[in-house]
Amino acid sequence: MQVLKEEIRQRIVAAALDIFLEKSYEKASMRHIAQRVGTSVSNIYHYFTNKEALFHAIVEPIATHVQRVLREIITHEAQGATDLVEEEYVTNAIGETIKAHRREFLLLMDKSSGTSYENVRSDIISTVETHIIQYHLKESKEARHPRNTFLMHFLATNLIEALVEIARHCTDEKQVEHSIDALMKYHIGGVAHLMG
Amino acid sequence: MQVLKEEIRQRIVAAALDIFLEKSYEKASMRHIAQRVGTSVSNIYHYFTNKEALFHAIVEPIATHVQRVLREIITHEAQGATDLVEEEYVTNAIGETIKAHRREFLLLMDKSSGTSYENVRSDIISTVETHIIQYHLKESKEARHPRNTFLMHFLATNLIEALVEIARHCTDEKQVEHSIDALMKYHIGGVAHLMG
Amino acid sequence: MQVLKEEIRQRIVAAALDIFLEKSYEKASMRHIAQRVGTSVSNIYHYFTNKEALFHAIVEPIATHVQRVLREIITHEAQGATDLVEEEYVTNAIGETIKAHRREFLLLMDKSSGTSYENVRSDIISTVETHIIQYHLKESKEARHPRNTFLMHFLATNLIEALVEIARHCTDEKQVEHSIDALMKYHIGGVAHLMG
Amino acid sequence: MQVLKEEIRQRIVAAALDIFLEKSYEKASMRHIAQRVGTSVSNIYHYFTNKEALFHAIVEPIATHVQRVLREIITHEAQGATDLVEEEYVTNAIGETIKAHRREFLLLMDKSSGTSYENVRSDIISTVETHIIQYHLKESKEARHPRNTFLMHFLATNLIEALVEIARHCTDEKQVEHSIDALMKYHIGGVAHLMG
DNA sequence: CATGAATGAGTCTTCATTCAT
DNA sequence: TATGAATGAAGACTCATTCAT
Repeated sequence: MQVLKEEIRQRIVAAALDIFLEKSYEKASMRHIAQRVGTSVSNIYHYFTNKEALFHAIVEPIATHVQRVLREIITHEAQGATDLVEEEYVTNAIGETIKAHRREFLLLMDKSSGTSYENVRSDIISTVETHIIQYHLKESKEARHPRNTFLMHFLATNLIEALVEIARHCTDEKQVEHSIDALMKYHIGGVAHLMG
Repeated sequence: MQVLKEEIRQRIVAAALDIFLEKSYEKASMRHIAQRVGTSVSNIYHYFTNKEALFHAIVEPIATHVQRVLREIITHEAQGATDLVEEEYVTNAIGETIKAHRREFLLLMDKSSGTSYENVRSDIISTVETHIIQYHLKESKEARHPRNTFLMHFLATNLIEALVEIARHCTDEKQVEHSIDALMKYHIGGVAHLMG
Repeated sequence: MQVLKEEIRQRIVAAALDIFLEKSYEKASMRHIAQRVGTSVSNIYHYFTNKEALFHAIVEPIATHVQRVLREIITHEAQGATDLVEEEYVTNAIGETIKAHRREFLLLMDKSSGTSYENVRSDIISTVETHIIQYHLKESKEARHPRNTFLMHFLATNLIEALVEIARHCTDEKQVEHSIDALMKYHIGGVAHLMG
Repeated sequence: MQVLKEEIRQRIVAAALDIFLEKSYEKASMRHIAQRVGTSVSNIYHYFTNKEALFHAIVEPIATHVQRVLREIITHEAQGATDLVEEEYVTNAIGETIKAHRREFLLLMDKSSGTSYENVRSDIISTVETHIIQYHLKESKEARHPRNTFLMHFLATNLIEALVEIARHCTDEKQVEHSIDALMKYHIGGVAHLMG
């Protein structure tokens, strides 16, 4: 009945991904995950030291990637490359991640409350927000107005949540690409109409 | 120290609203709520049969209102009055709710997981989505294309999540109004650019 | 079936004292304690936030008292009152504690590993050790010799462990007094023969 | 990399001795021991049927030796050779054991709770106690007094715990010898002063 | 000989809920 | 009306031990 270590590990990871997505990190129980795998709870602890370690194993690669993209944005900004191209750059970079690891990305962005990753989404939003401000401050007097501070936050949130929504529902790559394109069109047109 | 039954009830409701918002329904504990009120847990059960009943008491009026708005939309549609005005109508109706019961609305839309209201948000999105499809199918060939089915869902989601975000952050009525206006401008401009 | 709060609390404390003494803090389980009381584990958590809090409730008064005695020793020393009288003073002070709270003292000194009190015994020994050194350094050249450093530690340990042993076995006050007297005689005679 | 069976066994024993001493029998985990050896837990079970069997393997020789010494004491007593020389004999016999197997002795006497050896210490104390009574009953009226029954127990305890303390702290043979000498002087002087 | 796989009982703790006063 | 007492199920996690390879 001996099974190869790696195979079981993969099965645990797969089951955990399923259940974390269904229930979110905190509401998912180790017991539930174990049942899905068809093993005992303690056996999971044979492979992962922690519930959090198990989560980490699933989400870490994507988180690292996303964080790298964030760092790159900041670098670009420091280099003065702050225009609409930038916005596309960010969105597309995340788009790549979604295409490659849709479910893990979704887990990271939407079901990670209670883990060390729980702030990743708002960090990303902040970064994008800062970027949008930087960009529009150059062009629009309106944007500088204090009553519009929130608008920037709101635009950034909208953009990121739209990406999460895309990750939630677009199961094939074509659809992801098409949706991101549409999102960008929508966003650009929206901003133009709003700021113009 | 004799307190009117109704007053206590109100205080429980108020405390529960606070804590449900802070922690979400499932993570909020009855003990915590009782402490905030300054009463015993069992006394809360004197006023509300359930944790869920307590949640219900807070959220029901707004849920009913929102659901009525939804039903009205469907009615309007059946009557053929489906154009952009409609979209404004929905958004403004919800805007009114936000202005009047911002926190309750937020609770209903964003922290109700684990309760019987947990699907309200996606129900609303679906309704708005259907509406958008109906509306644009009349005008745009592009919209009819099957690859754009998801776009409608995505536009609806964006609209609703933006409203939730407004409810989350706009603490005074002026700000709510201003933000909803901006949202509508952004949305209309976006749709125009996207569909045009 | 309603029982007065204080009575149950006392019964929990009593049972916990029993079982902590039988098994030591770490080996005692809440389940075991609950069984002894004849209640559920969760009911104990109604009265005490923690296993450690339960332990604390039992041991805190004695620990405070013992620690006060320790502080007094240090004060006396600073005042130059370092002679045999001092040693008697310490021992007797602890003797009083033993007479008043024999089992709690024993718990504190011998079964507290795993709690915040686990160093109390060695702290006391260190204090007494320092005192013994201070005292004998005045009189004996032999005591100053480096190879005897350990002897001072060993004498202090002996003294304190003897007190613990007394606490373990002497069930009535007379016996405690008589035993402490004997201990002091034994100790004084021993030190005289050793150092002389 | 083929290692002789016996060598591995020795390494397991050595690691277990380390860890049992650090944490005591019950708090030490097989996992921890295996890590120290650099092998798997199940491999330890290849060499030792039990956690207890492993403990046994470490402690048995010393326990046997100590128990033999105890039996000899009883024999001597039966032969009427009960005087102070006897006391020295016992102490020195144990002293030899300490010098030869300090850590094993310490494990047996101080960290064996939870094993079949957990009563060895108190057995030894009882034996020594009986011996002391026998010896002093011959000489001192005072000793015969019932209120002094406990004193004998207490003297025996002191003697043995002092030896354990010596085992705990004296890392080289010279120090052991010197400390045991001091202990005997202290003890003899103490008894003289107490009984005289 | 060696080891990864697997388990079941046990640890502390939290929580919604019911009951008797 | 109000509240302390009480509970059972569930949570994460640890550990000694067995089994098959």
